Amino acid sequence: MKNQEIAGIFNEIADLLEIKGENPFRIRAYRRAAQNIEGLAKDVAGLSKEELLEIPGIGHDLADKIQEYITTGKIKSHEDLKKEVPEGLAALLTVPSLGPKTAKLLYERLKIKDIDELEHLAREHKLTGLPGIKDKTEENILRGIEMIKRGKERQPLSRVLPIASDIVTHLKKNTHVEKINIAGSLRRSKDTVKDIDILAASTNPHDVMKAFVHLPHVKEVLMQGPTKSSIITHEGIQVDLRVVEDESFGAALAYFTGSKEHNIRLREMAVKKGLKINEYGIFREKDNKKLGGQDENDVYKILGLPYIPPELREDTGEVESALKGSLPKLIELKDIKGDLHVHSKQSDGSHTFEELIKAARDRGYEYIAITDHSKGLGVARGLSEERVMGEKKEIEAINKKLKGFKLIMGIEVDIRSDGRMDFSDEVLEKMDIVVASIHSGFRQSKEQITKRIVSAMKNPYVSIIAHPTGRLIGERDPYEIDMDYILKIAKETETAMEINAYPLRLDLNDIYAKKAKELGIKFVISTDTHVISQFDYMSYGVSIAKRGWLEKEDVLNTMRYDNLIKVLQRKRGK
DNA sequence: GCCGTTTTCGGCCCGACTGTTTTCAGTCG
Repeated sequence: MKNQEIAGIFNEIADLLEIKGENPFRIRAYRRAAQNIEGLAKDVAGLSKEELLEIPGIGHDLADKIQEYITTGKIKSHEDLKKEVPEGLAALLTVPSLGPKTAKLLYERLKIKDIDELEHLAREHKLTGLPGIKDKTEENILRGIEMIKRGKERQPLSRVLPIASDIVTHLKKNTHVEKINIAGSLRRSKDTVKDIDILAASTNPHDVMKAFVHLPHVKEVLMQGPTKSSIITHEGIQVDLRVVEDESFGAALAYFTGSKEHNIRLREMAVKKGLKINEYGIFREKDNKKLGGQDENDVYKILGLPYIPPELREDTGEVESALKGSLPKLIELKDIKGDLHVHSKQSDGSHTFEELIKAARDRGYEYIAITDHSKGLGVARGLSEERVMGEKKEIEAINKKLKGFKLIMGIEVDIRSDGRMDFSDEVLEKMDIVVASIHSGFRQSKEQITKRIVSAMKNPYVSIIAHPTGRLIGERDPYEIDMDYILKIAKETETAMEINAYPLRLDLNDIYAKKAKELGIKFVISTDTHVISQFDYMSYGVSIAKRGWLEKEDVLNTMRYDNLIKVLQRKRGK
């Protein structure tokens, strides 16, 4: 599947054009095309030109470029651009506060080609004196470089959300704050976020700003205006606060939640209908009459659209879906009836079955699956065949005493580095649920790892592939796999894909979840709980599922126990 | 570079804040 490669090239072209100071709309066209190709479930390599033209944001020119890449492995205009713009220059754009205009200036006047040179010259105060650059600009550039070096550009959702909630709690105590809400990518539940956006309604923005920049969380004030301020917390996370009047709160919430691309689509639609949308409301163009804006839904209603949930607002088809009236009815946390990936004290978990059962029942669950590690995972006290059978007997005995709750006997079987399962089929057959996953050989080739997962999916007893990319956000990159091929086999073999709700995992990610759903693949959302409090990670998994457009029907652990077991084991009959 | 319920050419979302200017360009979201 070439989609990712082509999307990457289009994004690179956009970067290069940006540095050249090209028409910004042309740049936007490349970025939009890249995003749409990346999210496409079908392989562009198999599409005719006519079919390519049906993809939003793809016209004749880009369709030709896609076909050029498929036949020749290159795009000539891209190769030419790369020769024109030195390698590394595009990296300058990653420095906050440094945009294409400045990057171009720095290259033309000082021959700066990468971030190292930039930092060196900024420290020597060699930038000062260029048109429009004085010591403040120099300071901002150095600060931007620092931020990149600390690697804090994107933080896991789970690390940022508690900080955001705490700031909101603090600001709520301010008597001038009438309403307050988290916005931005945090409200859209992206798996990682760059900063925290908060929106407040107040008739006295000045005092709210003052309170904000004096919060105990504040390490540094980046900017402070009458209605918008930015600070850096002690954790190194940027927080932007915007204040509007109550009558504009809904429009501002829509604007501040984004995504940028989604907002552009809405505003384009508005223009065509003779309307104008900004953060103050939705207006009639001819006489500037305000039609709405206090409630977020005003914006959608006046455009003739149903309300679009924040998790979908990425301009990846949600507007088209809304127009057709075919938006998904997204899964909710309350739809989850149990957790299918839980570790007990028997392997590397911390709790007994009884403790886990109580915690699960407290959360309203009807079942959980005990999926301890298999013998190959020595570090995690993986279970031998004998110990697994012992566990099974124990669980059977417990189930006899339980009413209205089921403990499901399962195993998280390790997929060995040669692709074999860590247990024989004779053992796996005795399990009610088999979750297979990779814990070793992360550095094998893409072909090898893909093959391992495929062989697990072809095993009739494997119901679920757990944390399918092995990533740990900010700590470990995903291993190389051909996910498009894996999804194809998952469909063929009726193997479910796990969305692992552990906050640093969150894989399958949203983009592949959406693709998998389009292919008709089923999912489970599981927490991989080792300690009871981790059951609460379920909400993160559900957020990712929402971003993947998943509905209750797509997720197996929304089913009642009896049906669930049948579906999990239907591979076995084949 | 895309796109069309007024358009196949001429538009393309909209505003806040900063730093450097002396009215605005650049950057960001």
